[in-house]
Amino acid sequence: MAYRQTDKVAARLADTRRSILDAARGLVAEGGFAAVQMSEVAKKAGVATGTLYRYFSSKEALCRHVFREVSAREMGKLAEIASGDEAASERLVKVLETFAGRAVQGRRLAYALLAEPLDVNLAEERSFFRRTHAEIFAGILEDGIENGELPKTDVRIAAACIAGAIPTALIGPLAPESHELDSNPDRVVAEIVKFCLAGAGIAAPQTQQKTTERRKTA
Amino acid sequence: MAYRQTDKVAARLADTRRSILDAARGLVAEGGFAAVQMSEVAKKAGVATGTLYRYFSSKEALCRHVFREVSAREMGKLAEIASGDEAASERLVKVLETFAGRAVQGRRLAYALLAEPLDVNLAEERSFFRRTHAEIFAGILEDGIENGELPKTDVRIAAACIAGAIPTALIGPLAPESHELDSNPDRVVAEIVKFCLAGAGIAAPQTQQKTTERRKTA
DNA sequence: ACAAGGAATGAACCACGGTTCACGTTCTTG
DNA sequence: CAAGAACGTGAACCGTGGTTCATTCCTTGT
Repeated sequence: MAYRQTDKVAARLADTRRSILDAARGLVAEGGFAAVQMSEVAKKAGVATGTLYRYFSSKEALCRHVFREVSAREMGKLAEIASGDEAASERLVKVLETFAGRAVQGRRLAYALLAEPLDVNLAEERSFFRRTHAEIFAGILEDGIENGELPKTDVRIAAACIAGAIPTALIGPLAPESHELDSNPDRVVAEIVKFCLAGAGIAAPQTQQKTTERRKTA
Repeated sequence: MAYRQTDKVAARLADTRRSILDAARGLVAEGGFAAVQMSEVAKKAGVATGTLYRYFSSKEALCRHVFREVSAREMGKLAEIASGDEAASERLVKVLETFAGRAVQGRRLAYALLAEPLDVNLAEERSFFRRTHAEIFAGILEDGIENGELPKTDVRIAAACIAGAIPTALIGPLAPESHELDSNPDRVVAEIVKFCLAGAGIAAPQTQQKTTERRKTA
């Protein structure tokens, strides 16, 4: 008999898989999921198109993997902050600033994850992603309400409002001009966060003024 | 010479055009723009597919017309309220309630207009639609700030937040269950509006709506 | 070195749905 | 009523891009 996969081969396969995922992620970051064409992925990864199908059963499967990888990282960061032991309002501020901040700085990717038109299969993936966000927000809000930091409200609804407001205000047609976001990201983020905090019942502290500075809230 | 279109014919043509638009609108209301297939439109309108192209140069053009017709009606209603002469905060409440209220009751259509994945051509149309919303909101906010009703804020950003929060909280994966929206639309709308008003700096009053109770927060 | 597979290849295939167009029908006018 | 023009028809066409598969290239164990 002959042939049993050896470690070296397994490693090479893993490498190829990685480079396929990387190639796909790159395309997503450049032009969203719409820009992912199997032939392009293959070219970028340095393999033939047929090879892609040895690693992923379909384009959809590949895209789903990419979506998960990227979104998991983002959710992880937020979840970590959310599980901290500061006061709820403190954690809320941090989570919102992180969420918004990362979205501005990686706008194209954020667009793909949050706003880009995509088909049902991936839309499911996105639903999960967004729901997780909302849950993170809702959890913090609940904490804050329980211990009296925040006024009573329907946390699911407030969380959904936040999860809608931030992306809309940062990416897509209602967002400020790109150069504004580039030259003044902190101000925009601060303003959006202020809106959300106020919506949730936290009065705005009056620190954030011109630029360059970031408040620490109360 | 021979033939010049007669009134009767013109009327028939107009009828056909109407029925095509209605058929397309119907499909959109049922399943979003994704469900619009030329062959289906033709069947529903009672004409042949080729006929569609005598009235609209392409599927895209047809969809654009449908989008405009529907969205124009919505924007009109909001614009009318916005141009009233009540106090800014009053108008804001009305506009938000109308916006949210209509979105809940025509959820499928609202989804198509506001949230459904659609391709670039229609996305442009949507951008216009949403931008107009935001401008309406922003205009009212500006009024309110000018005469001191509202605290100073970046109105464009606040408007974008509102324009993002409402649809997200009402339609799509973060919205309450459909039966909740059916059985209790007013409560949900009120809650969302409350969030947005608070975000804009209006403390929640305990005015409108019937259900049980409303908290007043601080 | 060689046989026995696994892995990689990329051109060909195919489904899908928008669009076209050659033809038949209906309308207008002389 | 005949001629000409517009209107209506729907089966065929076509571009796109994901997917397949016969073939070639490599790897493994004797």
